[in-house]
Amino acid sequence: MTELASRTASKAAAAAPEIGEPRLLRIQEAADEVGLTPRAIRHYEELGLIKPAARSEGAYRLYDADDVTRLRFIKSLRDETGFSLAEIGQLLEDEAARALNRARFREARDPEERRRLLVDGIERIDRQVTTLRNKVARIEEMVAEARSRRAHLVEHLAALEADGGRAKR
Amino acid sequence: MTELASRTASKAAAAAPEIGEPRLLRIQEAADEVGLTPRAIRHYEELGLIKPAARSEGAYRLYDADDVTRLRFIKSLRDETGFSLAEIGQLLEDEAARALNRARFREARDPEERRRLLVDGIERIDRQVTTLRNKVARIEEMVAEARSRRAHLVEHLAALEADGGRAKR
DNA sequence: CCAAACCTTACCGTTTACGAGAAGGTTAAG
DNA sequence: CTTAACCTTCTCGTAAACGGTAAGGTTTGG
Repeated sequence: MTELASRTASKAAAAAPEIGEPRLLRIQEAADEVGLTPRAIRHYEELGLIKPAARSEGAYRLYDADDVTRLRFIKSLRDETGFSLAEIGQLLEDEAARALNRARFREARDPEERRRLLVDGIERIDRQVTTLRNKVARIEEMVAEARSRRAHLVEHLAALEADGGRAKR
Repeated sequence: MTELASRTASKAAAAAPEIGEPRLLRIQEAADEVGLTPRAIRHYEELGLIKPAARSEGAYRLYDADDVTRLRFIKSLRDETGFSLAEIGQLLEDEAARALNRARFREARDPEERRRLLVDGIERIDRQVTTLRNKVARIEEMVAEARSRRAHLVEHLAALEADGGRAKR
């Protein structure tokens, strides 16, 4: 289900807890949520991979749902793909641009403009998919190689068993 | 350094260049061959990932075709999968055992013994494949996620174009 | 209002995966 | 037999990706 609900206005208004204002998480809560450490999250911030939606009065980092999604994305890329954080940053640039596009989209009145934004978003996602698929393809190559070695053994095995265990070589 | 007797016996006769004796490469040559640096190769040796088939009189490392294959495998795993060298070591343990199996297989006369060795080899390859496939599966999950986001946008786009560019929302 | 529980920045430490010499031995060509 | 071009082991350095801890501010339940 892809219900990235449109959010109320901008997300930087920190203070007054309005009705239905989604909870902002502090760093430890966000970390627990996605399975990272606060230190790692700060590190990603230093590298420019993420920035908290807000800061409290006393400068505590406060993360919203989008941030958590982003953090999860970063963790997935880090854990599963083996991309460096720098490469992840590249992938995330497209992500950031998409976020910007969403905001513009909501304000765009001109259908042509909206179309442009949608197409741009699709293209960015396509680039992400292509990057991931390339990685998959290369790993699949290795799998194929392994399977051919396996086939070779299976062949030997079949020959052996066809003999009913009575051959010498 | 005296542990690879079985290996050494078959391929480490360094001196007399017999007929058809395949060339042994020194470290820089091997490195060029697979796209690594000598330093990296030595590093892999320190970690126990590879060991040269032989050493020259003056202790130069000498690599044979199998070594080169192994190095290529290491490089692939490192570059494409993002596995740590430690994890690669695990995958390679199965590889090493397979090499040993091959040697034993050639000497085994008992069909039952040969069958056992073949089955063992197949199981090891299967484990490698499983490891790789798991990684692929996780990356595919990310692809699927991206595609669902994409589908969402395409949907919007379709709605927009169905309007003939005349709607507001 | 106070203390425990969080958080901040800052900086040093660690692991991984090598890169870059230094000091000296080995090979292959001439 | 030289000597340039490799190679050896050793040690130190480095970049990436955090971990840990110090010194000090912030939040919040009681």
